[in-house]
Amino acid sequence: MSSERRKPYPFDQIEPKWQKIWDERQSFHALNPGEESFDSKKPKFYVLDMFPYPSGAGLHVGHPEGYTATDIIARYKRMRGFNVLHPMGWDAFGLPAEQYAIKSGQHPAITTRENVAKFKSQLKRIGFSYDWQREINTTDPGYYKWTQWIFLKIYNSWFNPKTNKTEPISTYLGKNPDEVRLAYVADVPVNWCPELGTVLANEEVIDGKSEVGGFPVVRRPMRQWMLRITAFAERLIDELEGLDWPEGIKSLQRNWIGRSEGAEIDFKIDNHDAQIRVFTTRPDTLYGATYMVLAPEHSLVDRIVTEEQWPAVREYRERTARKSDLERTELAKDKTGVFTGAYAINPANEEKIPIWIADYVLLGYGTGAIQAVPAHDERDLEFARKFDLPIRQVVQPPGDEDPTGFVGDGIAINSPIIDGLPSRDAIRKIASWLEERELGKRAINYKLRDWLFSRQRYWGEPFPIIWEESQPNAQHRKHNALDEKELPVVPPPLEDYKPTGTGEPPLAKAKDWVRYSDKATRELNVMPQWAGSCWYYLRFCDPRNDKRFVGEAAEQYWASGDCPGTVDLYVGGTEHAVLHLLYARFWHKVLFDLGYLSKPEPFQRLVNQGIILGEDGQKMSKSRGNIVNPDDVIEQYGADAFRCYEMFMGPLEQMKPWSMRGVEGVFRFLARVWRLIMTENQAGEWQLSSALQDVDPTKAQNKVLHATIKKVTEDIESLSFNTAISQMMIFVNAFIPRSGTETLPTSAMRTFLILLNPFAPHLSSDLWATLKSEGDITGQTWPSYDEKFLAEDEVEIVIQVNGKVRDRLMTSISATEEEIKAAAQTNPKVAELIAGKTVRKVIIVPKKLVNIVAQ
RNA sequence: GCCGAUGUGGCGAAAUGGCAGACGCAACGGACUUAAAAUCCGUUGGGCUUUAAACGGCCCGUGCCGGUUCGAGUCCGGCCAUCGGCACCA
Repeated sequence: MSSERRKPYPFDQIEPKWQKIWDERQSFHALNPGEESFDSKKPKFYVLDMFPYPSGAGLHVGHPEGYTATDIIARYKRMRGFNVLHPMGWDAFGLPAEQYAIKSGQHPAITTRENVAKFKSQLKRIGFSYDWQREINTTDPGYYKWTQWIFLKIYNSWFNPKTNKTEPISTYLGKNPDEVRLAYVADVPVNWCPELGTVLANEEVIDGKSEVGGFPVVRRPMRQWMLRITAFAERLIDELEGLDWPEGIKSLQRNWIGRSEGAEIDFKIDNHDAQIRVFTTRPDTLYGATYMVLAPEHSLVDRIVTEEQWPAVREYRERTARKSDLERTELAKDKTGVFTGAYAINPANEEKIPIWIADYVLLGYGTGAIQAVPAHDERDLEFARKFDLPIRQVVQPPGDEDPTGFVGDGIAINSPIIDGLPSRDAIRKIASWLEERELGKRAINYKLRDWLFSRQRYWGEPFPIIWEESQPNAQHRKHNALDEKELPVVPPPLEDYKPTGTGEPPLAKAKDWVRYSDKATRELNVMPQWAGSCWYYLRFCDPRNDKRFVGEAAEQYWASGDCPGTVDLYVGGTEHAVLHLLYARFWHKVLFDLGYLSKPEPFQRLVNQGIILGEDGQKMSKSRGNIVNPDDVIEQYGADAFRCYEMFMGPLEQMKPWSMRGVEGVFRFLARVWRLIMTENQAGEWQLSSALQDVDPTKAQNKVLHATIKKVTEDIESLSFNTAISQMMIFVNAFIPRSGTETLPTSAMRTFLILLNPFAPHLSSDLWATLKSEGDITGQTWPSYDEKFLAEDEVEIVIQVNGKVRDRLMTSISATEEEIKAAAQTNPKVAELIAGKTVRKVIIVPKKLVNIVAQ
């Protein structure tokens, strides 16, 4: 008949069968407060995956790594009596669908629908226990209506520094609320990517290239929507404290936000009534400031440059403006700059110091101006040496180090006000001195920039904003928010999705749509891809609510518990460390401050799964031809083997290479589980093994069983899935009958199947049913172990002499230290080794070892 | 340069300061088979040594150097390497 090898166990039949049953019974649907048979006494557990962008390529093996981990937790927690929220959805706005639309003319909504269908069927084939009734899609008007609604909340809010909180814009008493809105329009130099025809956020630019596609990015001033995330810088750092996140991710965020403490100091400009404010972390080096530098784009430059210096300054500014970010960093080694002809007065000693412009000073950081202290700053030193500017030491290093170029803490010198003080004290004293004279003040600065929130693309959420035309000057038109009743703002149909290339958004082509009324037109930009993922975890709590972005009772229930975060466990890749994870925290805090949420943070515990490499140990890529397709693996070994292998490979968070041989090993383990319970009869049909009996487990069997319950339980709790599987392998190896007369206690097998269920749900469900067990395995209670079965009568004790293992000894569990000591010393090998020596000390570790120290 | 992670057999890995290498892969040997596959059993860190053979015995071994300790893969100090992030941030 068929030449195809018979499968060691019929996963190809049982897997689709159980997937269908779970679907029909809606086995994994989580109930919300208010729903019939909702049990308010059950504690909740919210376990979430980073939802995928449904690309045309389908799932790769990296996706199911995290998804399997969370699925194991979800199934385990259900068996432990939790009401588990374990949802899945689609982050479907974004560039690839739009790029495809440009090429094919097919509407992105169609591509998205097809890709979602593919992803969904692939996920179902792996047997994940998602509550599919809660499926969401960021491109669904019923979803992005609320993304737009949240934008309106942000637009209509401001950050009150007095309360350190977001407040409705109505509480702002200043003249122009547009100056403080959390969403505002600004004409700023932005990252413009000509290839993609759009601007990008700082976070989306890597080494001067776009994160998507790797195209060059240039600086260009444009009028754009910004979100005032910088107002939250302090809270975004401080509130990381209460979160259970990997230290690496926390420090990545702290680093990105980049808090530094120092002072702002005002320098008068000679012969002008203007002054230059600088930010420095080392006000104690003020006496060492021998020149100043302004960023080339600094607004004061126009006012202070002397006539003879103008040509050089103009030429330098033009050259800098043309440089892309990439060029600016690549040329970083070589300092460039031009003298403005103007001088500033050092407030500490009234000295006249020259003012330069140079591109190593960035407009975007601090005040865009610095006091240059070449003796104690590497960059200033390099610049001073190149342009022959004076270098004055003001910090004495503690050792005999060269003071020139010393950037650490030492003792202040050549600084009358603070001479002799250690740097830290000197900083404090000079800061007070400046404050008393109103020459400066203590200040904190952040690297974090406001979030550039608009994109010149088609496939994104339109802004719920219109522009009034009453103003004659287009530059001064006024923006207004639409009323929430007008949401969702649906993008217009377009024939041509191509970016215009000029920076004008493609939505401009839809003339009818753009025209909002006789007096107003619509905002043409769309939101960036991150918008939808900033709050999707909230929508999962109540995904079909059309009155509110999330119902109050639902939000309160799924956010309950006494930690600061809403989601209990969040698993995904590190690539979102500073993008999604920072943006989502920001939005969450805005909504929290406004009273819509019960917790200040979105994600309590974060775990990053490691990257899966190809069999060759290299990153998987098309060009290397080392991509593993999950569909192929499932076809050959089944979903359970696929799941178990992904977990058995090694620790979840570690990077690790794929191995088809490894999959086979895990597959063999599952086949052994099957054959433990099933045997093949003469006709080649599977039937219940006759070894299974309703008998009590033997002492040895009970010991292995309870050790397995203990280990698997503890390992799931600590996400050590690889060692949990090892222990289940040990269980199977111990229970395989070695002779025809051995029996298998059915009760022990049932318990084992429950332990296996989160890992291999199909196989365990099927064998559970075959054993004619009561109910569905997914509804069972997680077993607990009994210490009494783990206890032994006798233990092996290791005998060491001077720390080296020399022999082993069986002792009764109740043996006293004296007995053990005596037994060890009379041991013939020990006696031989310590002959002629003095026993100095005997260390006894109960039930483990005895160490005899002899000399 | 700064921050973070990692370094253990041929490979993936395991080990509350207490027998390094559990579990799996690969390899080798064997059983079953006409044969192969599948399955099952056994061996498997390196070196030296006893012996007819076997059992056994000894030494070395967790990136490198040092320290703490009766005892270190694990703790401390200093290096090296790899990976990831940030990087003219004043």
